[in-house]
Amino acid sequence: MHAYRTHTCAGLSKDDVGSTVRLSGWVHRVRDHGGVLFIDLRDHYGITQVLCDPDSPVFAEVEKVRAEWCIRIDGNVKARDSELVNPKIPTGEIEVFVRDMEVLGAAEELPLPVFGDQDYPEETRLKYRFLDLRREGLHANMKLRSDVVRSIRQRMWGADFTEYQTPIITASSPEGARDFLVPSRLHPGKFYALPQAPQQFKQMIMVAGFDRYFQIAPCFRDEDPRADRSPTDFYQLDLEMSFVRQEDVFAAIQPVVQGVFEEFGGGRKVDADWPLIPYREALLKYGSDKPDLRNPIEMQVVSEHFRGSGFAIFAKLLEQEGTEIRAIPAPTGGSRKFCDRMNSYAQKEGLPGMGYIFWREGAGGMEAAGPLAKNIGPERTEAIRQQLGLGVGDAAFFLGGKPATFEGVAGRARNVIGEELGLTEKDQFKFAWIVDFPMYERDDEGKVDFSHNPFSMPQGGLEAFDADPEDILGYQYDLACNGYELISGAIRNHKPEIMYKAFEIAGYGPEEVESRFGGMLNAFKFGAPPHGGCAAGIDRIVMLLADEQNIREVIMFPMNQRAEDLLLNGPSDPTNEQLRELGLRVVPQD
RNA sequence: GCGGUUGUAGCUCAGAUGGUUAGAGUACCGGCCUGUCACGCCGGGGGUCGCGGGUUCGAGCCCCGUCAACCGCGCCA
Repeated sequence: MHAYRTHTCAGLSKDDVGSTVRLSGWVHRVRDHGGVLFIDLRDHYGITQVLCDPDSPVFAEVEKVRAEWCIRIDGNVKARDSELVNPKIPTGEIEVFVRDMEVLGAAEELPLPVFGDQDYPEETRLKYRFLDLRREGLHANMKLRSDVVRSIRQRMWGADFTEYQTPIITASSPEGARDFLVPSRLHPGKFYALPQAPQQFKQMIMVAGFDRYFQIAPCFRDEDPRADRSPTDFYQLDLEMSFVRQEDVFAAIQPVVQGVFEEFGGGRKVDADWPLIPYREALLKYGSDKPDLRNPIEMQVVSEHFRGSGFAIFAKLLEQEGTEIRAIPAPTGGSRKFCDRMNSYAQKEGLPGMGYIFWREGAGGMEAAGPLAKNIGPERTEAIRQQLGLGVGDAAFFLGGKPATFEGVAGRARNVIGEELGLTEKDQFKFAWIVDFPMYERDDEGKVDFSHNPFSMPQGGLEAFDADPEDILGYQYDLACNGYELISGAIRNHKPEIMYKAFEIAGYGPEEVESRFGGMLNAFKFGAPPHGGCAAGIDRIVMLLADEQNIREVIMFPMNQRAEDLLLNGPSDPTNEQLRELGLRVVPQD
């Protein structure tokens, strides 16, 4: 007989009744009735009820086991009487009478119960991740993740992509985020970097003639985390294709992503229509470049209704250059209570407030309420109502100023409004390609810099650079799904002369371009093919499929909010010996 | 770096307006129980109320500071 098991804890059925079996697993739950004692024995595959009474030679030992002990039992498979069948578990028709038991690993009092589905603090969960991972939800998420990755690989192979590995210890490739640096022992004072993405390597793979590359690649970025953003590292489905235009990349990746969502979406609707939305339109209508399209609300510009109106705040604002007033329509949101709540939401988010109008049934028919309506008068109010297509019981919120100052809050308010009013549809995935990203943006001092990574091909080729930098668009695109950015990609700039020009506009001279991107630039001088691709966030895909709000729920061993590994205690102090070898000295912080 | 929320038993939480010895569930320990599947019943141990200072006759509760965790902003595909 095998040392540990003849079956898994999901492996026994009525067909096995009468046989002698061996099971190993964890004590999920003990029910001790004195004369008879039940244990739910759990392993990766399932749960089997085993039982013991004084007829068993090991009854006294079995009475001592506690939750989460790891044990091995030998016993006889018995059928349960019909009234004792447990329909909640697949093995509920049988049970195993214990004849022998071995404690493989006892457990101390648990800092984190495995049984049950109660929530526990992150800190405890991360410190005892191995226990948390035994729990049903996390355990299932990890299995889902593995299945998703396998499915992605199969779909990519099926589409004639081939997987290649690229280096992890490599050179710094400034793409916007902060690098993780790795000191070099052989070159004291110099540093490697962990790749923020395999960006330059995959472009070289195209120059090398491999045509359709992909990789499930770890990416490293030293930036602060968010609920949907892991600090330190995360995984991407990275892909690149030669001789393609934007639509070819879309056509290649859509079946993969859509297929994965259909396969693992658990019956939730997966939208097959992926519209293309220009970046500026997305910001205008949704206040975000990763809009949640399950939410039907679309914002509109309503500046004209406020120009010269009795609402002095907006009327004055509009006299300044580059300002406008935008409305967030809120169908069914027409109550003072709701409007006030949203107004204080905007204040909490750092805006002076959010004006509103709502329409209700009055004595003489429909009437508009709210301070704004009074200030601008009935005609303008009615014109706004008609433009927004609203009626009795509806509301609209108004934000003004330079769009950049309120767009983000407007977008978040749109989310909250859609959620609170129940307008955002559940149980479905809605996708959209956000296209035509600007190549450059100006900071507060007016300095021009790349708004995304600098590898995208500007639309219009060299002539495009005659325009104002902020008006130059790139063949750069994102896939938004339910308010998350799932994919980011571009048609790359493979022409050295355009690269020099593109960098020049952002203030980088030829020497700097050559020193920072010399490797790739050099490759482009030897017959570079036009190419493009994208990268899909594996963690976020799994997060959406698992219906989780936090990315840590789909990562086996995540860091905490401060990028600390509570399980193995990273980061840690180096030894003096290590520092000496590397030629480093640590400068104490304050 | 900034803002919000939270911090009480191993774990999850309750502790109006400041008032005697800080409670419950669960876990743990002991006892009872032969059909449970969140088994049940009886008993027990377990607390620097995050930490420091202050106000007060008296602080888990009020004030100041500080630390930590999470969420968001900045940052970041």
